[in-house]
Order: sequence, then C-alpha cells, then structure tokens
Amino acid sequence: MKKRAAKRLDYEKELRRQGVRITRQRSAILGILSETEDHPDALEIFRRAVAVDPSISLSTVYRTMKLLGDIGAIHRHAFEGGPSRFEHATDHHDHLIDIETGDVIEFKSDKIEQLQDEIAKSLGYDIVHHRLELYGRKRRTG
Amino acid sequence: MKKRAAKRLDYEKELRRQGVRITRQRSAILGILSETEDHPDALEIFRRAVAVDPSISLSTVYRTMKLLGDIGAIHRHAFEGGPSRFEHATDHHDHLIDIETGDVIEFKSDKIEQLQDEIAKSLGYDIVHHRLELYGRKRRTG
DNA sequence: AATGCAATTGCAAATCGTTTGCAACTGGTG
DNA sequence: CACCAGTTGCAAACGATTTGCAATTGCATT
Repeated sequence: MKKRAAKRLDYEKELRRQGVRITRQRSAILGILSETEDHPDALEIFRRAVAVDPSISLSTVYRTMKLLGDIGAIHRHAFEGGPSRFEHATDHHDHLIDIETGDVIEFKSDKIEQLQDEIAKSLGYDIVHHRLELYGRKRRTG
Repeated sequence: MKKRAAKRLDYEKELRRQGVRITRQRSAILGILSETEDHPDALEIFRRAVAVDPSISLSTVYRTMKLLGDIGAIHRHAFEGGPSRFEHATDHHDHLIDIETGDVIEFKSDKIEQLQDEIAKSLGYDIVHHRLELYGRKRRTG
C-alpha cells in the first residue's frame, strides 16, 4: 500500500524532471493509473478521476493519456470493437482478452517473440513493434 | 486471368445460394474484391467501384462489406492508426505491415499458432480468434 | 508572498470512420 | 410483367477522439 503511494510520487517526480507540469488534474489521473491493475478506457479513467476532482474534463483525460503515451509512461491498446484502453508502462507483454467479460490477461512468450523476429527477418523487415492479441473464452472446468 | 473472372462468378453464385441479392452495386464491389491482391479500405473500394458504376455510394460499400464479412466471404482488419482494410477470405494468415508504405505482407506460422494455443490453454482459455500484426521497416539491403 | 507568462484547462465544436433512418428504387419470384 | 421485400443514396447520427479558444493556473522569478 505504501508501495502505490511511493509509485505515484516517483511518477510525478519523473514527469517533473521531463519538464511536465503537475497540475491538479494530472495528479488525479496519475494517482488512478498508478493504483489500477486493470486496463481502463478514457471514459472509465474520467469517471474515476471525477470522484477525486470533480472539475476534471474528458478532454483533459485524453490529453493526458496522449502526453503520457508520448513520453512512454503508459501504453495504449486498441482491442477489437471498443475504445482504447490504457495501462502504466511496464515490461513488454501481450494480451489475452476474455470475449465475454472484457477482462484482460497479460502473458509473455519469448519463443513467440523470437519466431516473430525470424519471420520478419526472412521477409526482409525489422520489427518496430507488434501486436498479439488472443481473444478467447474461459474453458468450463466442469 | 480467366481464373479471376471465374472466381468472381463463383462468388456471386455462392452469394445467390445464400439468398443474397446480386445488385449492380454488389456485383461491382465483388468484381473489385476478386481482382485485388492488396488490402484496400472502404474508401479505396468505393473509389474503384465508382469507376465501374458511378452511382454507387460509400454507404453501400460499407453495407456490402458488413454483409460479406458476416457470411465469411471477406475478412476485415483494423490495423493501427487507420481505417479498416479488407481482403477476400482465404486460409488464415497473419500480417506484417510496412510502417513506411502501408504495404501488407501475409505470413503464417504454425509454430506460433501452436504456441498461442498452449498459452491460452495454460491460462484456462480457448482461443476464439487472434490478431497478430508485425509493424516493421524494410531492412536496407545496402 | 506577489508577479508574469507560457502551459494547461473546460467547453463546445470539429473530426474521422462508420452506421443508420427514410423514402425512392429494383431484383427476381410467381 | 406485376409485386414487394430487399436494397439503395442521401443526409443525418454515431462513438471515440481531437482541437480552437478564451479563461485559468503552475511554477520560475523576483
């Protein structure tokens, strides 16, 4: 719990270092992002932010997400059939989306990454980034 | 060349069999889809269709793509940062997108597919479908 | 603590890709 | 060749996101 608070402060410190002004609104958003473990969309972040600071606007949420994305503090994912969803930047991973609940599960496979590199190479390309999303349904364990 | 023409006719026959009316507009679009090897977006299909039948509208292109998608005749891909792009349905494959030109290269890796299945399974899921896109830059062969 | 100004904000309007309501039109079946 | 449900073009609506603008506010400087 202390961890989260500390994390948020580091976030702000780092942003300040990058010359980004920490406004009341940004602080609220950063707090939300640092506390969440899911992948909320802009509207959901907005809802949570309003609870902290009622004066915040959706535009500011979008603008802040853009800013944070540009400096690499968060990642944006455009999963199928819905608005973009965000998460604080961590090490690279891919996503499994539960098509019934919308839940997102993170996973990582060095083997797949390696195969991707080989494929790209064989086609004469260098991968700049990739997108791997599995859309699935929870297996009934009955 | 005969092949293409034949392909288009089969397309129409199959659609008729499914109870889909072949209108002048749909025929134009089907002709374009069966002849193209690239991955045009709706606007591009519209442009090409207008050349064949000037009365066609963009709405009809969208409606037709929806229809064809629903019956599985085409596939829709929403690559990053652009409108949906379409291709006639063939065997499954993934895509490498040239981030400089927008060109799309198709590839397939049974190994990756297998790994995906294993990952999903280990997470307690069955994959319904997936999306694997590599965004890359052509390697300078100098 | 008061000042100054560029950065940031909220709001409303604009944008982009796509979908939809509606009245006019048209395949293709009888 | 008449019928009528399916299809069309048009314009307006749509959802997600971005943007212009005038008012506000961080924060570096006194």
